[in-house]
Amino acid sequence: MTEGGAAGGRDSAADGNSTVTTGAGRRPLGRELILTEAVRFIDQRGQDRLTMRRLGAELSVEAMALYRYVPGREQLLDGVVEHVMNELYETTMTKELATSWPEYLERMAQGVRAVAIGHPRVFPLVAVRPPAAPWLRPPLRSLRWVEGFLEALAKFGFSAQQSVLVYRAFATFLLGHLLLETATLAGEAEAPIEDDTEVAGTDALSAYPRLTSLSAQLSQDAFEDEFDDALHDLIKRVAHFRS
Amino acid sequence: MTEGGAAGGRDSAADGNSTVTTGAGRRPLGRELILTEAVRFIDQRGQDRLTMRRLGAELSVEAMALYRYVPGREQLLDGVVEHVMNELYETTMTKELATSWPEYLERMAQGVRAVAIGHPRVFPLVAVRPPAAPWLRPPLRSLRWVEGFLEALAKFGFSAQQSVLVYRAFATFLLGHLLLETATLAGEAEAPIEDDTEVAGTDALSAYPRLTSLSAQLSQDAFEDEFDDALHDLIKRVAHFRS
DNA sequence: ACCTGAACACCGTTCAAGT
DNA sequence: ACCTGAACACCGTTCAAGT
Repeated sequence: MTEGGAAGGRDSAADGNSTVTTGAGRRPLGRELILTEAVRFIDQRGQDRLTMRRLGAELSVEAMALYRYVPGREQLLDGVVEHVMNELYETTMTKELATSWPEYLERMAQGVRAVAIGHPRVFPLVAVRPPAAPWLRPPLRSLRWVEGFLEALAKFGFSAQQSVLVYRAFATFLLGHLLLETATLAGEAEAPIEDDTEVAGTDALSAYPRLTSLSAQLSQDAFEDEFDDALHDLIKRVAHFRS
Repeated sequence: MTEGGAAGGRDSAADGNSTVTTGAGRRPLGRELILTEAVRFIDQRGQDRLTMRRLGAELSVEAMALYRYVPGREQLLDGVVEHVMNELYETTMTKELATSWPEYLERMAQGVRAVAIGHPRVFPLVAVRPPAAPWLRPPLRSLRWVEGFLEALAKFGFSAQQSVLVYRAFATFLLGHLLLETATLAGEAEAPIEDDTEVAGTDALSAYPRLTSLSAQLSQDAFEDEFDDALHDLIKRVAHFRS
């Protein structure tokens, strides 16, 4: 239960949420602070351990205090998703503009991947929480972001229909690749391998000769290469859409 | 709280766990029965509403009775995943054998899709629960099944390395497509649209002109066509692996 | 052998009350 | 204005006790 210790940190009050520590070592509560802490909590300990009571404790506050800023646990999780995906908006969209659509698509795909890898235990939430509208496709689930995406494609000469196809294809692509990659990353974080659970080490595989002989190749991950290869194939497919 | 009513069912006492219905109209508890009921429960009411106590009630038993057959809630959910994916094994693998690898891959992909669509609210569990081994990739997460998959590909002349690539590419493909499709299906099941939640109807879109003008095309789903198209492209890509 | 009652430690959430 | 205490209805899980 270590807390902060000597506070006294001095941060430039440039943007909104930089409201220095109070004397008691507790920053002024607020939606932003709560979401930031929730993301950190999930990054470290996983979603299922995130509890209103524990999150409150992390902020030196009773759980009930959180309800002034967040309607409930479900909306908290939605907020976490939104909060994390905002990194993408700041990163990808703020940079200097891409000069071709393949470059644009490449960059945004890599941007989403960077966010996912940065928060492997949050990404399943991004993937699985019901989006604000039924036609939004995780992980590309922010209205603002999708609007920007369609705008960019239009600028590069895509028709409306084509843009929708590209949006869908990219969402599907990113979801599949990144959910698998982040699952592996999140798994590595713990796995202090237990005893009688079915961990399926090389021992339990005896009944499956091919798995046994391939376990080496199956184990070595190549997510980055797979992602890059599949991404380039997808971009080729998109080029095909345009004809 | 309706129960069974007049029981009197007569079942052949062929295998081990068939200890005939008690007079009270309650089938003999057991892992199989519990899992079947759990799947049905999730299909109807969703995973978050599944509770040991409620599942017990559904089986006319106190929650504690379940612990004799299932170690706990987590393992129950793993059991549900396994149980559902077994449908695939029975369906796809039991049929007459495919005569070419493209046919085989096509069939198995369609088989997985059929299972996913049959249990849209279970599929997220299939996608997201940590698999038995870290190199298993949901939704293709059964050791037995993957062994069969590799065996089939070997039969069609794929090398070990190639087979691993195909396994990974298919898992990624299926995960992305089917998670998005089942999310939509599961969403349709409820959505008795609420009032002040962010449902993002055509109204809330006013700030996003492109989304507004495309809402029609975005809303009409084309999951089947997308799936089939992408599947065939994937099969082409696989053909490329073989060179 | 199989199920239940009672109990424990924990949840999310509400609301009157404190400061 | 902002937080807390106490309370409510619910969890998962354990274990001694019933039949």
